Amino acid sequence: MSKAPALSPNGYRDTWCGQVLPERVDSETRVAGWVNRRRDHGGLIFIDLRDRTGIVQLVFDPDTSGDSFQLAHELRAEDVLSATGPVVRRDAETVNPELPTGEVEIQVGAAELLADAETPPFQIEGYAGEASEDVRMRYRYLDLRREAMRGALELRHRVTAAMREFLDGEGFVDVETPVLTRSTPEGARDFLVPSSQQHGSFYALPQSPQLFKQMLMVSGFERYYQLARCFRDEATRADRQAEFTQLDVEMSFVDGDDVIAVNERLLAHLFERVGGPRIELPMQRMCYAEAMGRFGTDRPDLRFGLELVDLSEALRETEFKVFRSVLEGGGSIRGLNAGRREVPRSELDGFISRAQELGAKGLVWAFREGDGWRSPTAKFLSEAELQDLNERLGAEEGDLLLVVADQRAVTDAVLGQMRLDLGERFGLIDEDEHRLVWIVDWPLMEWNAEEKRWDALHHPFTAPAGEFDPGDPGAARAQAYDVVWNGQELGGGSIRINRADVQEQVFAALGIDAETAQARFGFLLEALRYGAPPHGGIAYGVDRIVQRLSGAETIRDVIAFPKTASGFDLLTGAPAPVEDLQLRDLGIAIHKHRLAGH
RNA sequence: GGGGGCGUAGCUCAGUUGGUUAGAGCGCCGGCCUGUCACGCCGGAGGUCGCGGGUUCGAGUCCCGUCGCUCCCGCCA
Repeated sequence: MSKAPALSPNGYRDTWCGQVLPERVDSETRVAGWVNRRRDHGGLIFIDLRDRTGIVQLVFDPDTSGDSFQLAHELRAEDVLSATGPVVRRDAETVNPELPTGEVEIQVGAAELLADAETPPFQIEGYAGEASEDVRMRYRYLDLRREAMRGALELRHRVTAAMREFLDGEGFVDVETPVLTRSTPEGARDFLVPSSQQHGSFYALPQSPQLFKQMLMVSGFERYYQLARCFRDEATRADRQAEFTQLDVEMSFVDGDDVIAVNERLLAHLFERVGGPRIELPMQRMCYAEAMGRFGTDRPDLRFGLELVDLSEALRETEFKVFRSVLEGGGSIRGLNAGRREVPRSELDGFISRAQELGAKGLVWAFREGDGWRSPTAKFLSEAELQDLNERLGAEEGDLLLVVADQRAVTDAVLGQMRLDLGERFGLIDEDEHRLVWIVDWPLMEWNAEEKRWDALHHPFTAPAGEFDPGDPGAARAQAYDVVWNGQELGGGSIRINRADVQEQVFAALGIDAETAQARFGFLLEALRYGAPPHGGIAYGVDRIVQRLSGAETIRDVIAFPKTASGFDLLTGAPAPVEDLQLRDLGIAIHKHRLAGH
């Protein structure tokens, strides 16, 4: 239950429903809100009146309620009502211990119907079960009347308020950056906005304020933040929306340790304010290579084991063709010990399907039995190899072992995800435990085998550690850091390149030629030539932080007006067709024959 | 773009092997009821089984297509 803000008396209420407590007994009190439920006994009518703070019971009695008794009889769910009367203590046997206001009730003398309501499509509060999500989204304004949703949005407010409170106190300045900006074809697909002034030209909605905040550092703001709305025209997920909110932070004259230090204090302050886990500072740090090696991911959930083990050495000489060809092709054989588990064959088949879904060609499963394995694969491996594998996996009798052979990127992706699946499946995660870790010492670039080029692991503006050697981009380390909470990335950032010549070298290494770099990022390169201080920062996914703090299953439950998986707003009907005239103003030709074909 | 699940009354759902008039709970409407708080009791209304096509004597049920919701993969620097 949220705490009600201070409220001076006004025309419709003296106090909030949730604040009608025993200390108000005998005082004439006016409340206002929505009819949550009516219990009409004929000669006595009870109304549960609900506002943002809670519920209070109103009693209508023909002897004391006058004309409003007939009104009470006609009230229906979600009607808007203001009611006045003395707060009275309930008889002991009629106290409702379920309700914070359950020791008292209002003996209504007068009531005013402020607005009547159509029958809602679903019950707002009660035991009827939750409506399905599309119905909730179609009537989101009603869904938001539910305490769960109100609580989530109030938590969200407290999160952003705590962020502002901390950053304001540290001398950060909140600066707004444009929403209509320039398309940069890297990364996610941009949402485009056609220009009516320049037919054929488009604004893009920002995927992040990255370049603007860097230019603010050139401007000398030194410490900037913004709760910035960002947009990516990509498919949504349970934890992803096309439109989302970032806490964007940037600082000048700092190194990576400085940024991490401020942000650790920011997180500690935030969690202290909103009831999150207590953080011990300084937080744990783990280098990228270790995270990938032990957990197969750059955002490890450290609350449980099941760590990945490299088995390639044990199988260097193997006769098993599948393994041998992977090793000869430069791949790895990696596995994990899931512990002693009773798992039916059907579920093992499910593990194989899951591994294939995640990109593996197959999955070897085995149970340690004696010195060897009980496994369809056991017959292909020598006794010595099985013993060696058991030893490396720390396998004890009956332990379930999973092994994947493939290129390292695949083994890590598959086993890293299956480790999480298994952790959940076998109940290995203590929900009360919280592990925060900085992932540091990232590679600057990784080789994209498909496109045959180097890609930036963070983004192309991330500063390399030390001198950048354009001849060996793969060796470069990045001054980058991600903060990970229980396996979820909360935020990520880096020290940025503040020299135009280095930025040009990095662009070149990423396959962006000088002409293209000039066309797309010329304004940044130019700004960097006018005295750019060393600077760096971070960006947090606000929606995900609130989701995790609230325990919501999806990010949609912490966004007031979210969109569906296919990008629809079921409430307003967006996106929607527009008038031909609007398109003509924008210089966009509509191809009706093509639309008709759909 | 690909794969899985779902779509039946306002809401949440059941619906057998394809077979008579498609059901339940809640909600809604009417009546009764002075201590309920998921009030109770009596009565009633309410259905394009998402949409289109097909198979069949007969389709909520089987097949094809399509739309929507959702989860996952790809994607998300």
